[in-house]
Amino acid sequence: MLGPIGQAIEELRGLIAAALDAAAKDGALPAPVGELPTFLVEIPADASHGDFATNVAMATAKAFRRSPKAIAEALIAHLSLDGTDFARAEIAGPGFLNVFVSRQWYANVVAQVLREGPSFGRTDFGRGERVMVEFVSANPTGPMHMGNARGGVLGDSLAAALDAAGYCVSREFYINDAGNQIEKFGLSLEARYLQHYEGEAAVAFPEDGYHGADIADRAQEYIALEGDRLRTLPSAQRRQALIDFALPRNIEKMQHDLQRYRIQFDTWFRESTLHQSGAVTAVVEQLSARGMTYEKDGAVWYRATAFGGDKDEVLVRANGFPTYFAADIAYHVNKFSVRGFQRVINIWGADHHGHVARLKGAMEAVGLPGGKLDVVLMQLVRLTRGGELVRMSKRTGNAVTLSDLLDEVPIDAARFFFNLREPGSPLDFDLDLAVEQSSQNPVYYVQYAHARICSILKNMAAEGVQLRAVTADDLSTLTASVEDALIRVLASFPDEIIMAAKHYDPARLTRYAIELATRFHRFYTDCRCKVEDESLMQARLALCLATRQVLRNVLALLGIDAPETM
RNA sequence: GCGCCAGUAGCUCAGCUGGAUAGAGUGACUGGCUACGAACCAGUAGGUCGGGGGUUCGAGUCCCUCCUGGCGCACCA
Repeated sequence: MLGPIGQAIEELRGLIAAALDAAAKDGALPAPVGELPTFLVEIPADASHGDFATNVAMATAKAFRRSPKAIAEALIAHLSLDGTDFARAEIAGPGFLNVFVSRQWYANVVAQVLREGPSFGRTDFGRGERVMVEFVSANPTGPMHMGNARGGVLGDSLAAALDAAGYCVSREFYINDAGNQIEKFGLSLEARYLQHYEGEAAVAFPEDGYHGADIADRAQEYIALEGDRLRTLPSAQRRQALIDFALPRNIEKMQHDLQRYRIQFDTWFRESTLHQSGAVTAVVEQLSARGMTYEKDGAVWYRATAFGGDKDEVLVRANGFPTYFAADIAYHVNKFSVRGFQRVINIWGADHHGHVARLKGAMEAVGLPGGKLDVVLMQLVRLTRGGELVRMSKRTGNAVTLSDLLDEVPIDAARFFFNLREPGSPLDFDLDLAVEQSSQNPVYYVQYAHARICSILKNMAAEGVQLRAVTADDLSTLTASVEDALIRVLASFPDEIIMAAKHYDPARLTRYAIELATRFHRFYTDCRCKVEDESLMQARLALCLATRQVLRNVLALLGIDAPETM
């Protein structure tokens, strides 16, 4: 099951293949030299070039040893469009075959949208394949930053697109609650705690510790509740007590902020469980058993170079503690083998790209399909205000947090802006524009289209116009070019979702929403709904309803509101 | 040095497995409300697609090379 566009393309491919056979049978085309090359059916940029176009004549010119034009003529003579929604075909340009759909096709699209409602756009493209999208996975030692904000929307919208495209999707947050950074977290908390009692000068702050104000805040919270009872304890116990206090609060804060950001994870997976269950040790042993490791300088090394890496990697340090990499292998083994995901998608910052090949290679090394692990690398975010780069929050003097951002910018705008660019492009986030409630702001442009439709329908109802079920005859009165253009955009929604899922690029859906709004605004300008012709009026109201439905569907995928009034 | 990503209009970016005259938004200029919401629409202007080779009916798209920018090459995560 594909969308109307995808279906039409498939059908047309079949019709053209049949025409090739028919032309070959009666000798209109010679036997091809060698295998016949594949051809494309696509949507021309220019609507005057038809609704669909194919390069079949050009692609096969060499094999048939005929001119593209001669081949196109032979094909058009053998192309049977009877009983289809295609009206006619013509030859154009260097040998393109341009195909035009019938009025019926356009009417069918509107009817299909109204019939399917909220589920219009959903397909079974993914065939229920179980996919995990792991994203955000922010370090729990501190607040989330702009990279997490972008990754959050990216992952959430990608997961939504995959779900709509027929995958069985699970959203996951990986909590790095083990290892070195937690050690540093403890040392930093401890320093702030002791500094409170002994003065900043008396207690050295660890050089590579976390300098953020949030660490001092947590220490103060602890002091307010529990006082100085940790002062006399051994350092290790003191650090553990502070970690046990602060970590859950940090995680809770992240969950709260993400919920506010309209992101709901199915699973919050703790790294520490992999260490406690022995899964990390087990995966190192498994690699060793396969001869993929060796010992050097007291550490256990993995032969990454045997799997495409440029150097070998340490799995277990000389001090006996496993590395992050070892835990990550165990984590991904868990995703595939323990929980049975058929495909795993990770959203990472581009600065982690060096880790991608290593991890894929490691999957192969343990006998899992590295090709089923996909990493979407996301470029960084630059905040600007008044044309100037914003590096630090004025309030805290630290990097701007997600929480700060959501205090300042509407959620709709934040989600829209962070999902406007494909992951691989750096993203400039203009704080002024995001806050601005004006025509400059594209999120309002889209929402305005929705509110406008609601307003039209309300006015018509107030004037006593009864919406009735439209017939194919009613819908065939929609003949204006702006109406056709709008319907074509409606029709492409399911295929747009598939593309977003296939290319891991949900920003396509944001741009789709803008395109749909544009087509609607043009339709609105050129075509009035309130007209004498009752059939035309009903058809245009049906088109409004269909547009509103698709706006709602796409905004729902993006996690953005569709307001009735603004 | 090696590797990954990027370079398209003044600015921010699209351009699907190579397709027809390279598109939007924004900024600039001009026009459109006694008509369902002007948070809208229409028009004008703006380009050596980083440079140079190559592949072919056809290259922004593929290959080679050079230039520029970002990032990575820890017993950190």
